[in-house]
Amino acid sequence: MLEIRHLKSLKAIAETGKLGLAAERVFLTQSALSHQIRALETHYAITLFQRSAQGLRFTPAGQRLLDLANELLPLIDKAERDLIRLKSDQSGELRIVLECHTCFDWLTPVMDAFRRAWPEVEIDLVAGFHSDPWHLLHEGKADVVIGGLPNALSEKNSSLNHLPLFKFEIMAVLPTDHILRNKTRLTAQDFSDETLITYPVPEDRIDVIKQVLKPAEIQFNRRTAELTIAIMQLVASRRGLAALPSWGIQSYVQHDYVLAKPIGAKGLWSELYAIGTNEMMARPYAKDLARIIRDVCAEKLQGIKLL
Amino acid sequence: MLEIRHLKSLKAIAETGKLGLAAERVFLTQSALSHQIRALETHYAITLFQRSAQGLRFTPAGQRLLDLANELLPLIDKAERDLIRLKSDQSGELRIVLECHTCFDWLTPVMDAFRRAWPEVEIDLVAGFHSDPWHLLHEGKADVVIGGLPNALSEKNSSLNHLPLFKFEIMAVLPTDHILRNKTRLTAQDFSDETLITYPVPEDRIDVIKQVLKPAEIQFNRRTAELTIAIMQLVASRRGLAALPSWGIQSYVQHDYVLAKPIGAKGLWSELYAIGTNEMMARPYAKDLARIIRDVCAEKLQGIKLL
DNA sequence: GATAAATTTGAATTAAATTCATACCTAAAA
DNA sequence: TTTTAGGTATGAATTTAATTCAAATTTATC
Repeated sequence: MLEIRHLKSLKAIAETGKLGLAAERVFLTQSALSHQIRALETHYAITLFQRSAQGLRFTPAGQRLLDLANELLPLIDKAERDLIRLKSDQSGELRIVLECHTCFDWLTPVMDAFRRAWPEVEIDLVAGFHSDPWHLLHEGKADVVIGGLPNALSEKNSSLNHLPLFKFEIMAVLPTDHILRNKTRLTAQDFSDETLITYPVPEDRIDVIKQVLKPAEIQFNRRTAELTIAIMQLVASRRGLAALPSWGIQSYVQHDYVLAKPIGAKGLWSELYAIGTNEMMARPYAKDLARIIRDVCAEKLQGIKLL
Repeated sequence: MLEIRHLKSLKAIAETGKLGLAAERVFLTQSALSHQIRALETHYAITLFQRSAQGLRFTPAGQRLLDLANELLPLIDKAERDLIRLKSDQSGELRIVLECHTCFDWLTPVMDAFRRAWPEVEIDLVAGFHSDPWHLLHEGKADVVIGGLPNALSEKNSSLNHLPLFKFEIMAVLPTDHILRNKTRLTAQDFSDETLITYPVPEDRIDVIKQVLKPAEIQFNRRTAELTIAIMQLVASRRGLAALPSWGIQSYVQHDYVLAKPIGAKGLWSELYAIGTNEMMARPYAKDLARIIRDVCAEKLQGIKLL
């Protein structure tokens, strides 16, 4: 009766807190998940969740099954990787380039998990800043870029392949006493004559400029800082605004150090992919890197949507 | 894709060595199991078994999934027991009487497993020999009898309930140099004027006498011994024949200490149940005792059939 | 009281697992 | 050899189970 699919659903519910979001994550409708967990509850004749308009809360029984899921699912992953390994000896190297600065936040746990899963693969970060990271793939200086899709990839002649990771919202960050502190969301105009604090990368690599400010022809100043914490300090001390991934600023917002607001009517969303040559992306361990990123980020980062 | 049901199937295949027998154990047809494992092999694109006319042999990949099964299934059992426990505090006692002498062989691991699963239940063996063990249930001196069904249980007015365990074959045991050593199977007549060596229990509790020798009105002598090893020694030194469960004598047969032959055309089969009052058998831990016996015996005893 | 954001429900649908009936394979016995 | 027994494989039909669809409900909030 209990199946692994149920355990995966439980994990997704735990990570999202909501049936609807969890359903997306396991590629089902919200209704299907509702039926699924109801069937479990009926089978064991015990309540697994407290339902409310805010989502689901695990009861002790639900928690017990969730514990089981957290115990079993990693073992299953490990076994499945071993099966791949049994098919042929898998070894190689994997040099990663990050397009986006903030991604360092979660890359460490990802690399730890990867090393555990593929001890025979040498995984490394390509150091330094690169204006065109995708180019490194063709030059043979890197194996995987983690970032958005390069324009070249849309062309058919490209020899690059990509695996979807997740999308996330880029939020405007402002000081707690900013004039606009009571607005629900910011528009392009709200940035007029403000100072935008960014990482030190070219304008065409900063989504809020490329997709919001440039199209609306907004005048603004710019100032850079290397580290997220430095950007936060500048914003908090009213030197300007920033636009950063929601998960990168979460802890600062929670402690009321700064405010975060969606940008534009639908919010500003950015997509992340693992990109590499066709040859590289066909390898099991490259596919698995994408999988590990999705898994780790789904667990650690709030508010992302898996692609 | 991989589901717990697959792991249960793998375990059954490992225990039986044959698809057909494994299928019975998981309540499927042989065809269903064949489809099931074929689907797994297709999914992982790897061979899990070497097929032959003797059954299935695990490949390294199959073995890896079997290892996973052996790792996961006990954890699942534990979680499911915890769910039962969460529904209401479960405690009590469970005094077991064995109808059959040989059952001591597997009762120790069963009781160990039970104590691990239900630490708050006091499980005990009722000592001594009892001519009518089922009577102890009504007297409140025992909670569960492990043995055959008493005649009284077929009557409707009985307040006893029973849970099926397994059936097993009772084999004739003879010295390696016995005249009949080349027969494939023994008949009632073959026991004529032989000495039958048994445990010291009444004739009507010995299946081979009750079901084979008495109906055929065979004349035979009888001699008793307390321990299986003693019976084996007597048989090996040509003092007589015995009739014992196939699993009880397996190691002696393997070492060519004695010979074992089926009795009668279809063999002599005996069924084992866990019997207790309705009230007792409704308790989760009593049901679970039956389950644990089935599990442990399915794993440890060759040639049994779960009921 | 309307609205929004959740979950639930039951019937209809779709997909998946299982069975049935038979074919196939292989080792051992006649 | 040929046959038989004991095993597995296969494909179509069937059954069962999971999933979706389209409301209905619930509950907090403005």
